[in-house]
Amino acid sequence: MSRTLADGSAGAVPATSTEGSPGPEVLRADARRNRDQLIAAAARAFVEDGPDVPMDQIARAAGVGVGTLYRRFADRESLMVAVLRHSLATLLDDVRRAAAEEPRAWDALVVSMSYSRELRASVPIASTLPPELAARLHDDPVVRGLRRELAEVADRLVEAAQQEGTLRSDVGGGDVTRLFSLVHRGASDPLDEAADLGSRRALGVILDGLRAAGHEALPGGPIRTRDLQAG
Amino acid sequence: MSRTLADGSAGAVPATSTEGSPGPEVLRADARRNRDQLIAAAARAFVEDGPDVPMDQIARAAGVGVGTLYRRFADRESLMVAVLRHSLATLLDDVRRAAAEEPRAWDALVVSMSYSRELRASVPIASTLPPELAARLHDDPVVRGLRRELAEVADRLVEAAQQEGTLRSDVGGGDVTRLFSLVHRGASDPLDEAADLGSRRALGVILDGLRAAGHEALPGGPIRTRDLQAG
Amino acid sequence: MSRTLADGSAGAVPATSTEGSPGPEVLRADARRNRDQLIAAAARAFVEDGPDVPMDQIARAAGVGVGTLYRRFADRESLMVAVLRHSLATLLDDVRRAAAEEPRAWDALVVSMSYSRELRASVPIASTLPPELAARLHDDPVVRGLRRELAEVADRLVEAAQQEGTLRSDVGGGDVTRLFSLVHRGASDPLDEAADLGSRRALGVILDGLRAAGHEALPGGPIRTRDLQAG
Amino acid sequence: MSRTLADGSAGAVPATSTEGSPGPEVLRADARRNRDQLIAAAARAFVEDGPDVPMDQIARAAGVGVGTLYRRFADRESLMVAVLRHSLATLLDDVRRAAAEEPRAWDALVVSMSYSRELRASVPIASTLPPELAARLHDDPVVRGLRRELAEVADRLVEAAQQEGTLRSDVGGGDVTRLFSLVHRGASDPLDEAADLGSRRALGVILDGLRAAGHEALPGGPIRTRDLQAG
DNA sequence: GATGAATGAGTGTTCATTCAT
DNA sequence: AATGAATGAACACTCATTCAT
Repeated sequence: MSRTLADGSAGAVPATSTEGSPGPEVLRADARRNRDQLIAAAARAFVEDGPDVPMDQIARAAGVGVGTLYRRFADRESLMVAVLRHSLATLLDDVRRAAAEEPRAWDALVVSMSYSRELRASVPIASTLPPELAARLHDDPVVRGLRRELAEVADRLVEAAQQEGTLRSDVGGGDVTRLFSLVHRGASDPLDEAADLGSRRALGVILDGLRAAGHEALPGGPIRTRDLQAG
Repeated sequence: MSRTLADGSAGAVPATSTEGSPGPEVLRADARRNRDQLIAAAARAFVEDGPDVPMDQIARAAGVGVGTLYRRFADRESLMVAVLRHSLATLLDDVRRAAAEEPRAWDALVVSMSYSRELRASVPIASTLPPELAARLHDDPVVRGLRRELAEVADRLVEAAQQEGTLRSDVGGGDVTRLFSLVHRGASDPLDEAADLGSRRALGVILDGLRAAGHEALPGGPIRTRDLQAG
Repeated sequence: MSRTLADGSAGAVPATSTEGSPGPEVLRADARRNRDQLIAAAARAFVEDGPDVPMDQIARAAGVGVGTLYRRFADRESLMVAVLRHSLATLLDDVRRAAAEEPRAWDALVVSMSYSRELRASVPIASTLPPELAARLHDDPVVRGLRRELAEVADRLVEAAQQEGTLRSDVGGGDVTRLFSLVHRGASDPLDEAADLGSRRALGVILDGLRAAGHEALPGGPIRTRDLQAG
Repeated sequence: MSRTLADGSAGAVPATSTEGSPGPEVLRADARRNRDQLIAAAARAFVEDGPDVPMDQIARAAGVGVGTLYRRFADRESLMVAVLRHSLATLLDDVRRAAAEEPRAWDALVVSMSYSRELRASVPIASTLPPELAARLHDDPVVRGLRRELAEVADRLVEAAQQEGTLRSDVGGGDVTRLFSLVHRGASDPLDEAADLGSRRALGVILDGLRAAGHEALPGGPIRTRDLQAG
């Protein structure tokens, strides 16, 4: 992950603003550390144990007491928002970096989708939530802002890729973003070789569907049904 | 949904076997009705309110008391298993029907993926669950059996489609199944016109990625980023 | 047990009066059988599983449905009363028989205490009950009547034994009855050799404490502490 | 009761070990107080309202919320074990004290049996329980240890009393312990004058049965049957 | 500030009792 | 009359959140 929890390089999202607290804009070093550990622990916990992990467990995983957790985040939902903000900010950074570094827009799109595999730890949160809660998280102003920025970058990349003739011309940034998020949700444990190959092949098919022309070779060979653990 | 809750047309899964009870194979008419309503209500509730919907709420939605729910299903997990079994059995029926009715294997695949949109009400359950629980559901013998059957049908369709030259030859049933389930998870409310169009376009891209050759036109026009509500 | 569940030889307690129902004084044969089986099953269940055994379980053990149980006994408490009445009536019969058959009053007392070992299956109910409930059972008119009768027999036996010079003269029927019930409560599974020997030895000590003079040999030898399973 | 809830004078049973928690051996003062009050309240409640008293009621009686009860004791059974441990430890202390203070072993036995009347509040728990549960409590390692220690002291007292010629020679520690526990179970409310006299007289008879020779006068006069409330 | 103990509302689950079949 | 399905009140237990230390 190319963005540390502490930095706020996606300028629009100064970390302290995520609290909405009017307090000092800069946390003491140890407080900052606590906060970061909490977000990281929460991200892991939400994915591994579902959105209902006991708050105590998150706190313990972060090496602090519940009290400290609650000092930082008013309640579970606030914590979720913080995790989501952080995930999106990281994703935005990664996509921007790809856009800046890759000479061809198509490659930037591919790299973004691939990078994003590393985000699976936190992005999926949104898709395992009861709709009402999901909507509330989605409505958080910072989250809205990040999505907008992400969308703009995506639109730019899509246009550029279409102009360079690598991306089919009948799709928009919205289409790409949607497929993008599908890939995220389906991402599997990268340590599980077989599952990961499956993910990469699925991504390959989708990219082929997006290309201006022709298919490319998929990694590995056809996956027989019996190779599947889960569907 | 082409399968009624009461019928067991996916022969291998007589409905009463789902209880594992050695009792009379036939429930009293009213008991049967209650059972079906409970499964239907649970499917809806799990999707709309998440896997933790109060059992009371499910019971009320089914028009019975909690006690009745618990008489039928030992606990929340048993209820989830029943819902999952029912979803998979319905899906299996639909795919088989498509295979039987469509002259071309490719069309059967497409129809299956499209039909399946209607299953979004229950299939997604599995993907919103804490991994440990998901694994437990997955291990249910009937669920295992249904997955195996589903896989066999998929393999057959894939081979047939490849022989008729419509499906790219470097994918297997496992690849198709995976994409299949991605599409499911991403499915959105079919009543939400915009979201539904998005889903169909995403499916279109994926199908294009799977075709032996060339792309086809996607429904509607490119989706601009600002057309998106959710990603 | 010398009294069948069906007979009412302790004349004062016509079986049908135990219901207090004004209905026909004689139950149909099968109804009678059901009733007896229920009382027997309940007695066993209360002892083996405590006073809170599910009513369903009692009914099943008696080979009938819960509905039938409730047709016979208005509620759990009524069933308990019925069991208690039956136990006391049986006990009364046994004591009377002993009084009639044994030439010496002392022997009648001893025999009564010993016979009573067989009652352990039902008498202990009263001692495992929350005081308030125990008091309610105790207040049942039939139970009161049986206790009174039992007391009278005990008083008679005590006086007779004192006159024949076998029982110490400074105790009354009440004292004997109390020790009597202590012995009951302590009674252990007669199939457990060791435990049963312990019970008989304890009874022996108590009898020695009651004798007009001297001790008698206890069965078996001294029980070392390590021979004990339970205290 | 001569043992405070907080002290651990029966050295082998440091109070904090009863939790089996590896945490700090010393509870915060208020936590300790809560714990003691909970055990005391539970002991009372189990006796007065049976083994099924609502946990809420116990908590309220102890002046804490249910949550606190459950923080201290994992479940009802753990609480029962704690009460049992405490009762046995207190009893052991009392017996040891009697052994140390009374010059004659016989008197130590008598005093132990009498002291123990005050334990009626908790010892009876074991005898009002469904066998399976009783067995589980009995198997608790600390409970086992306490019983063993108690047995050793009893054996020593019995031998000593036999050597001083006060206790009949054909009984062992096991016999005495059994009678002991009978007396416990039969103990009645010491505030109920009549019932208490009955208890003391019953104890007198049993002691007479245990004496090496002769009877002694019982307290009060013969109890007529009509003096009895309960048997 | 940090901690973790206390609280009590919220839910799963059981079971006594009723009642349609 | 017998059965067992349905009901819902009652209780165990968990955990978010608060607050004394």
